[in-house]
Amino acid sequence: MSNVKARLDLTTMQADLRRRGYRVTPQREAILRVFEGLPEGTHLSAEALHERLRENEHGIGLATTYRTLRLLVSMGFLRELNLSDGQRHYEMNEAQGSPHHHLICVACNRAIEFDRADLHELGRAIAAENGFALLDVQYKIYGTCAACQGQPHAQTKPSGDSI
Amino acid sequence: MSNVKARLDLTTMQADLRRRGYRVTPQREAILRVFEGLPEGTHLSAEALHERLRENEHGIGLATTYRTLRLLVSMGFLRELNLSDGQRHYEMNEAQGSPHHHLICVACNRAIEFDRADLHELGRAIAAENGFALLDVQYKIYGTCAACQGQPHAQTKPSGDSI
DNA sequence: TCGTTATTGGGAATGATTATCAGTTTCAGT
DNA sequence: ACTGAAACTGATAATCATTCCCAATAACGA
Repeated sequence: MSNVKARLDLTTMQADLRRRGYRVTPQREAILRVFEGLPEGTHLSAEALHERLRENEHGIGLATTYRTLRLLVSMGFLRELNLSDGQRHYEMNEAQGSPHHHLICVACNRAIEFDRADLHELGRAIAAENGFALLDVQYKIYGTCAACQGQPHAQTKPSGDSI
Repeated sequence: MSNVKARLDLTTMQADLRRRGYRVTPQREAILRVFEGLPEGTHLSAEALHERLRENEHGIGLATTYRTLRLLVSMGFLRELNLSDGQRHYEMNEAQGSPHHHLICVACNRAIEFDRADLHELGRAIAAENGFALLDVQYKIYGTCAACQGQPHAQTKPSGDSI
């Protein structure tokens, strides 16, 4: 319940994998290492990760890349983000802390990140109440940024007042 | 700022469309009418909507269905949900009230809905601070439900303690 | 060390969504 | 009401992310 942002380390994640009957393969390690080395707030698409793996070390198959991402998300090691461009992005899950959240412009697709520890606490509480093992909490605000509101055919606020 | 869940009515939405230079077509009206008639908490995929339109009235093209959904979301009339099955779902946006949020099991894909007006208020405030015209606020908690935690190879909590 | 069983990788397959474009319709301005 | 410019529609083709298939390989408990 500390407020520190702590990432799981590689050793812990390997142990977790084995504990659940999964195997620790060089591919899985390589992928985890890439995410460990990523600066905070950076996220990768499956394609981007695949590309990076090709450069840095072994060539890992695209199918394996997708499979592994899905596995690592289900383990709670990574979080999966849908930032309204049609592809999924992944980043380390700040398991012990509180992950950041997003304010997203639907016109230009730009995303502003912000922290709100209370949102994570709330999610933890609601998950517990419902007997869920928590994996991730995501809070997203969608709208049109100042720059995009001027465009022709751009989104401005609908006539309902208070939105 | 009332707490009432009020939907925009058809006339208002038509006026909004025209105001922004879009045209009011029978197809757009038909789609809005389908969503108006949907019970609260129900959401439709693009395919499902297309199917329903085929039955109820005119046959509307699939391309038009997709195009219109995108437009209506950008207008703030509909909200788009990604409930972690690979397709987008749509429902009326409770613009003046506070839309519901989701607790999602990543294993069985079941979603539990709940209301939290404060989450919507917070989103409104953050959007305003950043000069965004608000369209939607979504709060999602991902985890594994009680039933799915027992499965072989199922997700249990990772070794980090407090998650 | 060995055998069982999960995992990998390449390519084919899928499935949702978007692009194309000719024909049609809306609607602002007469 | 009429008309023309511009937006919209719909059928089909195309795209693109993701998953499936399956034979070959590798992890790891006994």
